[in-house]
Amino acid sequence: MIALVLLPVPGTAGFDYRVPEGMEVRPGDWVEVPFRKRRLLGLVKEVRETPEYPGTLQEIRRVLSSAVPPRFFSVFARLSDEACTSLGITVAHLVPKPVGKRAHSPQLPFSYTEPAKEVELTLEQKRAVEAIVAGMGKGQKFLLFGPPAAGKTEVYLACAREAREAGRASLLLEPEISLLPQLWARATRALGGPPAVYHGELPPGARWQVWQEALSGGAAAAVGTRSAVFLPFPRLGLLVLDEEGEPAYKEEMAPHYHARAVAEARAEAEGPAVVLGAAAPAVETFFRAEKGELVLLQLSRRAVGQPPEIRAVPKGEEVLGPELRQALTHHLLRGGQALLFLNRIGFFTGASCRRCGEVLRCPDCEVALVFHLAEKVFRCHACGRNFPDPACRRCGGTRFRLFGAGTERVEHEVRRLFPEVAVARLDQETAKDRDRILSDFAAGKIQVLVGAQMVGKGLDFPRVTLVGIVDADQLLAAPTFYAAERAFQLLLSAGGRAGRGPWPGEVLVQTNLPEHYALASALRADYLSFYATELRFRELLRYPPFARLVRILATGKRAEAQAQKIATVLKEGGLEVLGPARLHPLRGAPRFQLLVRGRKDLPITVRKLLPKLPPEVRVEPDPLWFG
DNA sequence: CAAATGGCTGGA
DNA sequence: CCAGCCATTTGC
Repeated sequence: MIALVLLPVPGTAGFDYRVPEGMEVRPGDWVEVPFRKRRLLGLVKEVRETPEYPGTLQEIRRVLSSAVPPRFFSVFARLSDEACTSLGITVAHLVPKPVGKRAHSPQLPFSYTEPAKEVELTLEQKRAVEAIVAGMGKGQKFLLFGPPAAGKTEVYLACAREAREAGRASLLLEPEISLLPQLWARATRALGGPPAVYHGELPPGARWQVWQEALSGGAAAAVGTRSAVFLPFPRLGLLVLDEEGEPAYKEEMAPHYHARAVAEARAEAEGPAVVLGAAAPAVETFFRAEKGELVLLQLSRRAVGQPPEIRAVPKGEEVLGPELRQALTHHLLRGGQALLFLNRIGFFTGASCRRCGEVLRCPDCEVALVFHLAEKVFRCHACGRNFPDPACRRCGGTRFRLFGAGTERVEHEVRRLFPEVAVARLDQETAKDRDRILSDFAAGKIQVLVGAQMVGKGLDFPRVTLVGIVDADQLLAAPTFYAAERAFQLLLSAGGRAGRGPWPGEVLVQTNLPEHYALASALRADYLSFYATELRFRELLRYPPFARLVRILATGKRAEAQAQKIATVLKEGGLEVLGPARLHPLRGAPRFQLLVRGRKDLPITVRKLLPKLPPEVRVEPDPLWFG
């Protein structure tokens, strides 16, 4: 017998190996094989009588464990095509590898608990549940569209309960790990037992164990982040993506899959109902719902609390302008808590030479250095290098005028203005203390929490009555066609953090562009008006969903020449190419990027025109960022 | 991916 | 003339 084995190697359809007499090998097994002078783990894709490879074959050394059901290969193959990544590399990244029998006690993964709140579903929620339950087993896809706090989670959980009654598993996804404890606690209560937990930061042992449990049908439900969309439940009834518009569902590294696309591929292969939930769906998703590719289920009102009052206030020179300061005073005096958002870390976000005016930049990356007060260093946010004592590269000056505000400065500013108030900051720098900071905030030990966008999602703190967006204009300046959509999403979800309890909430947005359609419709919490305008722009400019994009990034000494050559090949192949454009270098390595625009089959066309590429060229379908 | 191969440069 | 360097090819 011959086995076709997938190995983590680019540009191949797998390698043939002989199966020794008496060895049992089935598709979906991890096996150890000799490869050159090494031994590699590979995943068996097929077992057949005769080899396709004409040369002499090596033998499989041993079979480790079954890892995926054979039906998964169609999903992986589609993904590999779409992601422009070989099937072997694709499965190597997505399927966990067996690890030695490390005893991982099945301890509870989160200590988080939630007060019981028995809620009667509203009529709308009941209708949504009925529709979704009826779609289970048929691979039906739904968009559950409703404002923040409309009770979408209650719908997911009711559906998961129904799925369990029918003997089917449920998979509930959140865009970020920080949102899992809350969902896990609610699911534990709703399902009468803890669901499994799966995400990218699990240690290899735990990851393998959870995967195996799912594969063997031992677990009935799981919560997780995007990588959990692959959990191989034998009878999957429900697959939920909460906050489906969040970019965290898109994998930034190869293979560049989108959890939403994987969920839909699984719906077609295995029949679970797929529920995409959002207050601000991706424009592409809503467009597809309008076309009838998804069933639109609408929750029209907030089930908890009242919608907050949202106001635009001018953004002046001060970090916290007079309106925001006044609102902080007002809410803190009444015992409320406040969240302040700014999507930039550090203290001062720029520095220019006092003698010649030159902006201080990283010599290796050319990006402006950011001053961090706590460590008293300038830092390059592209490569992470620290500069404790920088000098101007033009005139050698060592005194700088510092400008711009990051989260650290906002925190400092709140302390200065309200010395008696407990303030904390949650951003990449303090992320290691995330659990402690959030539980202190929940317990009321912290009154003002300053955060980068990681605080903006899903979290439910009933005592938060004020949310401040420190600089909304910066969101609109992001280098992507999708800046307006992202700004709208962030403002809406930030707004959803205010007034979840019995006290009315207020949201203040510091901006000098209050009439911009993304901000104006966010101020009215009006997704449909935002969507209508945004869709017109997307059509005029031929951006998704009216076209597909592929981003090609070349790095290194030959980046420019390589990008030029690739552009020529693609143009000769009849594709529309934008660029190459020079990006700022990274750690001294030049970078050049080009964008390709085309129709639905674009990734496959690109892969055909560029069958083999060196590792210093990255191909990314459906990019969201262009920096 | 990592090792092997093949084509080219430069040296004392 | 061959070591050393690079880019390219190969593995089953």
